[in-house]
Amino acid sequence: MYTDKKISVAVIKRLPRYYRYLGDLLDNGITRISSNDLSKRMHVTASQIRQDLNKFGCFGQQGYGYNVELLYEEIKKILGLDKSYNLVIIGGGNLGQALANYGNFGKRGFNFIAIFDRNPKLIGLNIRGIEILDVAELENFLKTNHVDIGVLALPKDNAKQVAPILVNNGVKGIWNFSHVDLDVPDNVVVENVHLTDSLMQISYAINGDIE
Amino acid sequence: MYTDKKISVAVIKRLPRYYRYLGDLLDNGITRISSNDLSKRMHVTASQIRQDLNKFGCFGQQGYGYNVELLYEEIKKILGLDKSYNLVIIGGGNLGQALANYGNFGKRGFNFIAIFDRNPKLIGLNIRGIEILDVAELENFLKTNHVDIGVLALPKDNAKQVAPILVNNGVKGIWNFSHVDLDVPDNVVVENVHLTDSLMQISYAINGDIE
DNA sequence: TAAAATTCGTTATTATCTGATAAAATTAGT
DNA sequence: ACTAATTTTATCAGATAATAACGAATTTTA
Repeated sequence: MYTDKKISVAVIKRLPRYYRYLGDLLDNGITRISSNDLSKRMHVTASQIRQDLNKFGCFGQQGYGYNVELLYEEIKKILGLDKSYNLVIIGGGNLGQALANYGNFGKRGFNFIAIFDRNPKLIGLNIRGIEILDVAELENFLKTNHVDIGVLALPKDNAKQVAPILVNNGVKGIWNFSHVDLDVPDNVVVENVHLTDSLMQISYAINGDIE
Repeated sequence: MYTDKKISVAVIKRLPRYYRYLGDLLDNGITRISSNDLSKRMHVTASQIRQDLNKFGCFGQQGYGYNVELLYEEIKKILGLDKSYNLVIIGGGNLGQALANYGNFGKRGFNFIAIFDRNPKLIGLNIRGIEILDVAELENFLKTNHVDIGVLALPKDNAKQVAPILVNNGVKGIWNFSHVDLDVPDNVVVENVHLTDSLMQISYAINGDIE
């Protein structure tokens, strides 16, 4: 039986990967899978898979394994992917436009409904049917539209200014591409994507192997 | 005294953040800092800072703390940021172009020297002085140019095809934006940036707080 | 139908990571 | 020069996470 105790971040970070592999299995018409079989595909221990999944419920069956479709749907629910979300991008530069242009987020239920920038040359530009608006209108937009997640794709100083506006107007999640740590209340989630940091990890590893 | 034992990934992941904070201190003209002071700024424990840094050497001084500039330079060296790297981007779509356009990587020594795509409409396009080349030329390019890091910004099936070409031609690091796990030899580093995964973590957290 | 093989859920063990503390070294004030 | 305050280094204890082991339930096979 599973308990309701706190789930660690490490487990949560693994869920999307399980979800992806299960999706691939579904695509290949595989209807059942054992933790052992899955562990070989994913290069993790079977024990970890069983323990991770067991945190959320007893989805498997002894002697059988896991029903792929059932497990896929369960993880989808756990991750909140059975719902859809409205996102606004702040920063209409290269990255902001690239994110808006990438169609796969929409397929998963993450819908970009607006982009904001302060650069007059960008304002009015149309990205995938979404017009870039003046960032001065952001607060008003948040008050009149339901926005779940704010995407910060702008220089760090600006990101620090914009974050409170998002937080104070009901945004519950921030996807932060700016190279700065944001200080927000506990009930707001910040997910950092510090691209420079991950590049640095590569350079560390490259050199470490050589030495 | 510090030992040469294996450094854990958890520590490495924290280094870029230390580096960033030290850079900010330098910019503000702060020349010395204690682990205690830094811990308050970074919202981590002083103990962790000291232990992390101590893995690489004794950079601090009892009664004084750490010399900001010295520590900054040390971490720079540890991360391999005192060298520069040549990168090629495979995938000239929105993301590939956005990465190439973002100037800050170059400042850190990460130089994009080529972009490849198989789409004839993109080939020949000029991004920040770098022409998009036909991906068919990739292998030849790798043989005649020194490339440290390959950036995969293309659909997952294509990424799986391209990865071996990079590996077999001396590329030591792969920055993988494709939503797939790559199978490469141990001496090649893969750093995954699975954007969808991090979005899913936000949706999980948003819902968790509500329930 | 019954025995053998699977495979999960759970408990136990091991490993790792984090936080706290004592000892040593340095600085700063008097 | 001497003392008090500071702060690192090194060590140790506690917490957390990952792996392994095992009993119970189910399926498969003969």
